[in-house]
Amino acid sequence: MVKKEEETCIDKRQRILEAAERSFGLFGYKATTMDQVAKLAGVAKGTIYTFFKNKEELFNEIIDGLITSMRKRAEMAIHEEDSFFDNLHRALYDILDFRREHQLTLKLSQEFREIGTNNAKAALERLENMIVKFIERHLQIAVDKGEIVQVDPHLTAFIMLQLYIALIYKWEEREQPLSREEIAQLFQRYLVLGLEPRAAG
Amino acid sequence: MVKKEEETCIDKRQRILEAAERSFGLFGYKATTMDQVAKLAGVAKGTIYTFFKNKEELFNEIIDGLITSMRKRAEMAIHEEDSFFDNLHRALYDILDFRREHQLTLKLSQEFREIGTNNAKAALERLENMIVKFIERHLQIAVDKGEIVQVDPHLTAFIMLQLYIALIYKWEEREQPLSREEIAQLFQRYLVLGLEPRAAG
DNA sequence: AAAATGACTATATGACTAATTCGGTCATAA
DNA sequence: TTATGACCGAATTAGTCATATAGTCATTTT
Repeated sequence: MVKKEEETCIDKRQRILEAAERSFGLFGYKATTMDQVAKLAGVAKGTIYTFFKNKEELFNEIIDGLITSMRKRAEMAIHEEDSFFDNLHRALYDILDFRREHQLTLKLSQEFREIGTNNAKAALERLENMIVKFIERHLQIAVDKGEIVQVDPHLTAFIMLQLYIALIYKWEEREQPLSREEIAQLFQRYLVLGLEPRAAG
Repeated sequence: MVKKEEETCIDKRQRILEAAERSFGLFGYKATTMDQVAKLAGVAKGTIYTFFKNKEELFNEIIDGLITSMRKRAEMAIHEEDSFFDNLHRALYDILDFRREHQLTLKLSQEFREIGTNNAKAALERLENMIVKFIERHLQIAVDKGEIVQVDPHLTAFIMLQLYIALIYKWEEREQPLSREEIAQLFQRYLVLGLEPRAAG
């Protein structure tokens, strides 16, 4: 009996989260109403407030989940036996490509661009921070292993993310999109080998 | 007599351009009124329309001038005797640093960010295009000379500009700004030498 | 008794309208 | 011939007010 009630309770919380995620993804942060979420989740509005302090915390919990799942996704792209650069390319491309088609993330980008919603901005920044931290961690490992030269991990991670964002998102605003392989080659060309000719061999 | 009239005429045109540039710089494109420009230039509003077809063309001519002067500025940073990378760093840093403190450019960035004015966006894009073209030209020369490896000049120019924008503008949104020398070293480290260790010597 | 509900409230939003401002014109003045 | 500024329709803004929204809480349901 107690168990059944708990399950119902957790299930309800989950249904609210799912309804909210769908609604935030469809309409953005601002245009999502608590009435809407309640209706979608099949609960009364007041019920939402027994699980979440307010709209903002409901939203933040959804972003927490998104960040966690994206980090997992990125970590899964790391294969012990591969080189740092192969791993990093796979992880970065995966995560950014996923992001490109992820409804909630897309909607939040649009919302921030068009009406500057602060909560949307903050969520996107948290996502970016997670990615930078992720790169940073793996950079540090690679530096320690001597796979790459000594660099500031934080700054370098920031640069790498900017480079990927430029190659994946910015470039295709005006030109033909680059394929996964092309981006890997460019990453290799620019950041790994450098533009100055190397001695042969 | 004829000469005097011509001079007055050219001077008037110039005064209008200067007044407009000041006003666009102070208030942005949208908030600048033709009445305001006329008053600042000390002419009647109708007079502006004897020199410029409309507000948009007046604005575009100012941007033409800005682009030309920035290109000149960049070209002046190129010294025949220096290496490609020294030259490019000097030119890019100069032009972006100038841009950072240039009232009109700043105002247009702000205006586009805050209210999305299309003319402001277009002007900033023209500026960016000029910079990419500039880098592209000098990249091609460096490739021909064998100073750097064979790369697609357009894509590489785009990447270089993005890298500089990230290092100069984006980085300092959240961290301590980087000095001119630091940026030169980073440019060298990331793009010139690459992160993969090179054989000593 | 505990959990869920939805009517309720204070505030925020945005639709609507009136008034103003603006870009551009043109008859008139210099 | 060139310059002017009053003028015009279109666009923008300010002000108002009805509606919608986030969050609460007395009541109902389980």
